[in-house]
Amino acid sequence: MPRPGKNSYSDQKPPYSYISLTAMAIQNSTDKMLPLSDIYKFIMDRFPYYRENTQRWQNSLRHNLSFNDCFIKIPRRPDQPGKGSFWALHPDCGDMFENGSFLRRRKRFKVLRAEHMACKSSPMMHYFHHHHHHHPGSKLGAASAHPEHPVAPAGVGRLPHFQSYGGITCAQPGGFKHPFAIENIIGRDYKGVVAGGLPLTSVMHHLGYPVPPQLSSVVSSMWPHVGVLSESMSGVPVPAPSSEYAPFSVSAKGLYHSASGPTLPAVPVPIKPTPSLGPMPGLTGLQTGPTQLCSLGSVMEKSDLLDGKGTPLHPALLLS
DNA sequence: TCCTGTTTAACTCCAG
DNA sequence: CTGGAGTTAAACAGGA
Repeated sequence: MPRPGKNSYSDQKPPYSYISLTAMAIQNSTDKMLPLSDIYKFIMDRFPYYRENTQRWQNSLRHNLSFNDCFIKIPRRPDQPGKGSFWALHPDCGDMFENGSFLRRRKRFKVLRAEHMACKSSPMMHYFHHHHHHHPGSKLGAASAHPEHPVAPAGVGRLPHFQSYGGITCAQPGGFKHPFAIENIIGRDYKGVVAGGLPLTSVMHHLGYPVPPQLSSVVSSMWPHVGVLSESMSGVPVPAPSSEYAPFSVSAKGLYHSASGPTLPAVPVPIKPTPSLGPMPGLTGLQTGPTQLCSLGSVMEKSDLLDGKGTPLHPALLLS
């Protein structure tokens, strides 16, 4: 409906929820984490719609960051000046938009505490063990905020209780990775992106490890509006894919990963995608396209996966 | 004082 | 229709 004309709907509300916008921003960053102000910047750079009423949507965005367990706060190291903490995606939140909609997730990602185990191996844990600044009130430490779950042992302070899902599973603590774990779907070469569901790049970089630049580009291909380069950081406003919001017209460029042939287009499906038919006609065997899109591998709802019943298959796997 | 975060609460909207 | 996800408003605390 929108006229391909000019600035037709460039100022229309993008088909993304604040959660997806935020995730997009974070994923696009080289270290997979951003301070609040940069998340704002990212969004404003690409979506004209959000250049107005900033007070309103930014408040909503902050609300989302605090309220949703899929976002975790990472304190700045003393050598990293600036305001506020960094925000990253919870290592286990996996693909929150597996259903293909960037507007509405199937289920909210919630962290259960069960902190112990499972987390030790994670670099993140290293980080926290070594740079643990106690921030009262922080999400991860104050799980008490969420009624559904009993209060955390509090011993961990603000630490992320990685792995713990609704008490159902302690999530791949050791070696087990459920069939839909990202790594299993994607292939090891991407473990950097979501290794074991871990946004390694963020922690790695944060900890001083070198972070392969290509990792970020891989991720960026998941989002139609995410440029491969983090311009928002460099101050150079991105000529945003000018308008056209993905669902309708997606410039094929960027949606495919040159690496190993065509893969699933990262097209945000407006409403309810039919698993049986791929978002992109003609694209079927994505088996190879280990790449990005699948990356949307879902790990999010353990309940969904374990709950036997529906036995939801990752949409990507259904493409046929 | 402004920014960052956290919470609560009341909406709207959509999938089941 | 209902429950849950997402949005918006708003109070409030702490820090730079």
